Amino acid sequence: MKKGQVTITDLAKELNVSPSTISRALNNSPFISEERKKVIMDLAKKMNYSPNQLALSLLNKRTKILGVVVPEITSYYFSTAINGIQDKVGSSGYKLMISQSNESFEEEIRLMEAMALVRVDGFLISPSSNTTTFDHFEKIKSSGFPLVVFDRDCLGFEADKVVVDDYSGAFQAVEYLVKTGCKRIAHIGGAASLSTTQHRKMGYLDALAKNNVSIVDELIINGEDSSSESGVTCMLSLLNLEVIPDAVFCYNDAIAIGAMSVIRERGIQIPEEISLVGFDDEPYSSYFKPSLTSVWQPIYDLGLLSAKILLDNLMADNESSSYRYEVLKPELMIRESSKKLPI
Amino acid sequence: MKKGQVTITDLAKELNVSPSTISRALNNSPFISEERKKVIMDLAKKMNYSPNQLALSLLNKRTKILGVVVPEITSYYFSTAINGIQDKVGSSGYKLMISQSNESFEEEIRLMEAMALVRVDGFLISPSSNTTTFDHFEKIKSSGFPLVVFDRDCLGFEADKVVVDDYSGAFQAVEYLVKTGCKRIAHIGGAASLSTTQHRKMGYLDALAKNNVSIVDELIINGEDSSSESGVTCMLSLLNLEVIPDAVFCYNDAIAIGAMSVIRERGIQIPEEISLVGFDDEPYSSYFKPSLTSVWQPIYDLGLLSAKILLDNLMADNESSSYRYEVLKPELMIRESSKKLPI
DNA sequence: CTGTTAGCGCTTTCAG
DNA sequence: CTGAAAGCGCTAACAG
Repeated sequence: MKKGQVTITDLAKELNVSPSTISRALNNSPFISEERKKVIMDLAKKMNYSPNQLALSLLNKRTKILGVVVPEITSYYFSTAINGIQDKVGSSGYKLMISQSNESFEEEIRLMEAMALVRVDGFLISPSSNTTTFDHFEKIKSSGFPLVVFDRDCLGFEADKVVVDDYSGAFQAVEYLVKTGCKRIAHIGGAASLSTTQHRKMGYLDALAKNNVSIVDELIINGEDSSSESGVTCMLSLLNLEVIPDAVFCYNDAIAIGAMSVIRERGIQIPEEISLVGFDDEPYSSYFKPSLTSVWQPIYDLGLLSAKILLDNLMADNESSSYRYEVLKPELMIRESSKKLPI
Repeated sequence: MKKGQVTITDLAKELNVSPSTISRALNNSPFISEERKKVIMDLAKKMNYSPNQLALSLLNKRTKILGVVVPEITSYYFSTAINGIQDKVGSSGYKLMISQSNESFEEEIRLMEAMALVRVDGFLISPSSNTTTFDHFEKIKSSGFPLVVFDRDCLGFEADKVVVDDYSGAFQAVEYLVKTGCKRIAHIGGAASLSTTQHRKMGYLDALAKNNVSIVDELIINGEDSSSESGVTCMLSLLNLEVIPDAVFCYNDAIAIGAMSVIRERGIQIPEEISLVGFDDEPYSSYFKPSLTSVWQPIYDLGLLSAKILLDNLMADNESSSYRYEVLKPELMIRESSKKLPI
């Protein structure tokens, strides 16, 4: 920030009036003569005056900045959520301070503390996969910051939350696989601590159970993380089984893509021999060969709604008694990597 | 921001000392007795005091916030650059205010003005594809904000800049195609106004010229944008030519992926009948079938270096006379979608 | 209609 | 060593 910024007192001196008069003109208060207002406005423009938000924030105790913390920004998933957030807040004059925790619990704390110091007006948080205690959230909350948790749930922590119904998405996907005749359906999971990992696995298990397909332990693998590399590794071990699966439901598209490359290399046909289903419906997924069946998530809307709830809280500054818990519905996008339903 | 934040005066009242004493203790000034300091520090911790950065910023004329504007956040490319930026500034205590212009010139102006009001300490800008005049940059600069332009060059605007040598990347790629025996090499371009589009096309043209391959107008197509959809459309029209190309150099991977799907659908072999090369080397590109030959860009480093330059400017507050112009080198990643070099 | 005063939270002279 | 006072840029209450 440059020292030479024109201030309200500069204008005041220039015109030999008091700063308050300038202030009134600038905020077009009714208690000022039209001619004076005009003179002042003209001078302000001429001298390239712009109000110092810092001073205003100090006065109003409101920065109009929202703090956003996501695990990683370099993913289609979270960047799309941010997109939704930005589209929502943009029109209301709020700015975003965005940071990524890189899935680190300590970094998440550090970032949130830094944002609290800057006095952001509120927080939009998607917790890191290593966040299992929520003292830092509690602390932020009890300091009076409104806080909305999105995408990843925090069991045991009370707050406004917006999540996707992972369970339902997984259930749909796996039930579809069953209906298309698959009997040995494997699952490659994501990072163990994530609520999404758990919910998707639950959906998988319940879909099998409900459809009387036996649950086979060796067909369930938990990846290290949610990367394509993990997909490669896990798929390799699935293909080393005595009897290989006839379908694989993957935690996400990245894993599915890794798995697909391994399956293809072995000369195994998709979906004839193995059906493959991902999760997230990333933009490229439909361009793969075969195109990937995947569970689409309303992730843009997730961001939008989270931001809306935060803004609502900010407007209605009364402490609302209950928290909102919004669950958005995902949708199965059927493509070539899975078989067609029998007629 | 909650009203109830503990301030330095609260502490002062509590202990019946003056605010300045508290301030001195908190900043461990030498002019204060150890015992007092300890008492104050303890109370501060107990009352959960945290300094108000707003007040400090107002005083120091420094917010320790950097403004970042990118065309879109939902792309692997820019989010990786932001990644680099954040990794660089994180350790230095700077925070990032990030916004996307959505390739809109007006939005870019709006965002930068908003950030200027917040008094960010400096700007990191990658201009939108519709930004062809730079008055807003000049204005920001002349208001005293340091500014670094990255990834997309602005001809006619002087500032610190960090870009990738698109020309060289394109040249490498196309020369490689020539050397592997391709003779009818097509090019699908990106958004016309972008410096990167122009530079990549130049590289393409010069590589052809230098290697005595004739330049055929009908083989050069400018896409509407840089999406896979555009790749589909453009590739379709290339395949409608009397004589189809034996290679396609695409502006980016997204276009190449779209093109690939069309080529495959027609039953044309890649790379035997048509070689395909992209640009950006997105993470999925190596998982496509065939895996995509692409020009890798040091985009993370681009972010890192841009941030470094901005921070350098911020440290050395003297107006340095000359601007830095850094050009990073891309690298061709050869995969299955292009032929092997003859031995 | 306009100027004076006070104060947001903090640091930094300047006097003790 | 410590307190009082001034000021960062701005607004709002209070006198005119």
